[in-house]
Amino acid sequence: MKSDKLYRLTRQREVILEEVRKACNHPTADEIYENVRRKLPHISMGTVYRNLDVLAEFGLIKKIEPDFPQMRFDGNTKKHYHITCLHCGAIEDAPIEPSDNSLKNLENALGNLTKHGIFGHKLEFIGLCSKCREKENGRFYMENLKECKETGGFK
Amino acid sequence: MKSDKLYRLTRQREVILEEVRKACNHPTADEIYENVRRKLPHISMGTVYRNLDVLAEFGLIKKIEPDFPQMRFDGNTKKHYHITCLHCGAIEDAPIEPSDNSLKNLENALGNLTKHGIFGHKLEFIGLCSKCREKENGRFYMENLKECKETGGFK
DNA sequence: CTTATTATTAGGAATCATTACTAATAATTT
DNA sequence: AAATTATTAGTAATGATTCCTAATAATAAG
Repeated sequence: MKSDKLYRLTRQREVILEEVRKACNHPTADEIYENVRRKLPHISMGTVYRNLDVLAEFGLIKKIEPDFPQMRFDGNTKKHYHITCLHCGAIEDAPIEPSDNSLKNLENALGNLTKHGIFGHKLEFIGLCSKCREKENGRFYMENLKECKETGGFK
Repeated sequence: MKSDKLYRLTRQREVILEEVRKACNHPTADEIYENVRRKLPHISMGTVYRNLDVLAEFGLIKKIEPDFPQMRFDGNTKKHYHITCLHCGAIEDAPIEPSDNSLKNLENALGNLTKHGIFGHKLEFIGLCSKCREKENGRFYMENLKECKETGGFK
């Protein structure tokens, strides 16, 4: 992908990056579009998508692809984990330091056990955000807890 | 979702379950459709999707939602982790026992640190499958390794 | 500083996985 | 046997994303 082509820093690109960095709720492409539109009213959705891809390609933002059929983006490119709300899909940062060693060890073990080249992992915690906990008054929680226990964790 | 409605075990539902259980490559809906069609040539895509959802709702199969915009399904509902190939998207089971304690401890810690109700996690290893390693002759690997290192892991 | 080249844009059309709708059929209950 | 309910095939609709195009802007070459 990344060839010897020269990438220009256009106003659109700049504003999009700014907005992703400013947002702290891991916004979707259309949320970013709405925010960028306040500064650049004529920008098109295609431009937003293209630039999000370019920015991610250069490691300036991160693409998050959660278990809902819509991507989200993260201006924080440092290693960190997320908590996803099973109900509303909101993504928050997990206030937990990546415990590099234990998981790094697992990666190494896997590398030896398989023919894969292993070079990373994703760890995502699943829960209900406080809003959804209240809203559903426990009911949703229990149902899904059951499901999760039954299916025995995830990915 | 799951109400007091009676779910019937139709031939279509049965064959779909059979095929997902038989497959060991975490197939996509259309791969399942193709296989089922050999036994039930008149089945429709909608029926496949509907039944995959029902089966997953009942915990008879698992829905995997990988970082590619297409779902995959898993007949193995026991807790286990996956290795995803960054290049071709293939998903294989990781020959590693879920190390319940360490991650369970993290879940508990998180539950105390946040207002979320935490009840599970997803752990996914990222790598290149042996085929893609050969095919790309190292080049792809290095590029993406760089990216992954830069962006500092994932989710 | 023109001209040529290359990258980017806005806007709209196309794509693709998935979901929703519909009328027909099949299973179950009364 | 009649009424109710669930399921189906087929098709249309959806929604996120990608692709296409002609116009514009930035950079490089002459």
